[in-house]
Amino acid sequence: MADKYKLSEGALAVLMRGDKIDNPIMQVLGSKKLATNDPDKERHRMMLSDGKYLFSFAMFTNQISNSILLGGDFEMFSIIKIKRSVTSEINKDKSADKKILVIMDFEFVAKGSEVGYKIGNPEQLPANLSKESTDPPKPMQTNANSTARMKTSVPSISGINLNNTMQGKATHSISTITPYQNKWVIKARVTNKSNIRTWKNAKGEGSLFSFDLLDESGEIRVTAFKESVDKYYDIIQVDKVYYISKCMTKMANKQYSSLKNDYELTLTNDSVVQECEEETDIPTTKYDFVTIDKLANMEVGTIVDCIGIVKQASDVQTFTAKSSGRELKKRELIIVDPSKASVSVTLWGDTAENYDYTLPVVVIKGGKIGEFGGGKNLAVSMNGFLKYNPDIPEAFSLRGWYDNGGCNEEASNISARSNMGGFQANWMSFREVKDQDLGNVEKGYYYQTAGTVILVRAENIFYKACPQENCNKKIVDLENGTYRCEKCSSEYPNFKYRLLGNVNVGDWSGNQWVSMFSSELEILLGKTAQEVGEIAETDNDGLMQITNEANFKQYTFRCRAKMEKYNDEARLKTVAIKVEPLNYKEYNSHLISRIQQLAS
DNA sequence: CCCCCCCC
Repeated sequence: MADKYKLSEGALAVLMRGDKIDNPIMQVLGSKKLATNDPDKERHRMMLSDGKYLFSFAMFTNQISNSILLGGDFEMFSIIKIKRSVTSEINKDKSADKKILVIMDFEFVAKGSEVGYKIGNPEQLPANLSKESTDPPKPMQTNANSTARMKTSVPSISGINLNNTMQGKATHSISTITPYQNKWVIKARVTNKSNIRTWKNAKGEGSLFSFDLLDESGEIRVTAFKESVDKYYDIIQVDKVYYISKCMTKMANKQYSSLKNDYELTLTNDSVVQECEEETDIPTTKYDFVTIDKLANMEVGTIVDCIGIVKQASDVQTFTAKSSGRELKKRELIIVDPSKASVSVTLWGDTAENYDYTLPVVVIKGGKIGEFGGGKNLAVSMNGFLKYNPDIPEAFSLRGWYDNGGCNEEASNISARSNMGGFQANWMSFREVKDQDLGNVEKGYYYQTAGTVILVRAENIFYKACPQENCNKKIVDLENGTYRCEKCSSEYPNFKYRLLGNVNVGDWSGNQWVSMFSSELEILLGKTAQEVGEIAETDNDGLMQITNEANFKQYTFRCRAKMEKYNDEARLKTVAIKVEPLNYKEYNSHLISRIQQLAS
């Protein structure tokens, strides 16, 4: 019975010395709720046992505390496997060298009620954590990866003179940075650097810039405010590697950053930044390139990396955004790649202004897929960046392809506006098309809307048409058993029924009379034109029944709207060129992006 | 402590 649960004897000593140990197993021997006024910040201090030692200052991070409280799982004698933890010094009172253990990730090995007793006879963990006095009798497994390098650096960090001896020193991985432990030095490459921005709001004003750091373990954003901007803006350069320490750590707002890290750093007066001038193994930006042809079938809003040759570049255009009144600057590139597809890339702001024509290979990191008029495009926005002729194999091979004939290959432009029938068109509403006078263009305006059939006008819903397959001209009944088609200049013994009618369709914005032909009315009525025609000729009640049954069903209506003159009066004529079942997934993603636009 | 990420 006593052997059923095996604790990692001596592991507490290893952890509290600042060293790493893989997934130690501990028993919880007590907990105490910490005083707080804020129920959201409720935390518990716990006593842990590794079977050999006891330690009374262990805590869970807020998120874990909350989930335990909500789940009601937490019990005395529980056995847990600690998957991720850090030690932290409580420095408020400099004389008290008190350390706590913050548990960031764990899993239950056994619940307290199943265990029901204290395992072993653990003693208080001694204050002196020298290796000899505390090491477990059996060798403990340590991490073999980069975190193992932290072993020597943790206890010695405070003694390092960052100004001249950082070279070659062991450093921490970005992935180990948390708000609970501030004594780290990271060595990381700058992959992206913003311009200096200024702000002014109710709380004050100031300037800031930010940059992104990368090492083999992960990435993190660093922001500098005000004085730090002057101090660091010129020092920080993209692609260079720096030793950085003593920053403030805070939660990252995922809304504004796509970096894979829960935290962000802020440079303070105490921060130390030193360029690493030696050769390093710190990785350079990783790209996950998507070929241009693939972009055509990817969802709007997806963030991708792309590499291509610039075939065309527009001048910078300046205009005022209708929605915000903000002055915007943009430039459009068209890039191609060996997938024989080209895409329009929109550069905004400074990226647009600073674009360099002379360099043909561009890499887009973190481009956002957009859509216009049925074609896809890429936008390089705040979180992404553009790079010219980067020193990566993909760039050389692309250049090779282009110079060896690729420049002459025809590429299909996935940004081409294709909002004709059968292709994806812009989502619009009847009301917006009217209010924005979108039909006032020569070719008509193509759009789609999710609509509900309100009324199918039954009068004159059919006509007798030329029986020729590709001729739908109304025939003239010669009343002698033959029918004449003026268009074909022929007479036939037969005819075919065709449908042509007006349907009142409602969408969220209002309703609209929409003209439809056979192919669309057949879908709405669930009958062929021939069936409808035959019923309509003999059985008016039957026709009414068919048209009534079409009501209140929902479809995607692809429409063409065009202003036309009727007796000197301008009227918006709307024709449905395609009716199909509403694709809820696609429509929802449109609605979500629309809500996001409204919310921002 | 910012947080605009857009246009036809």
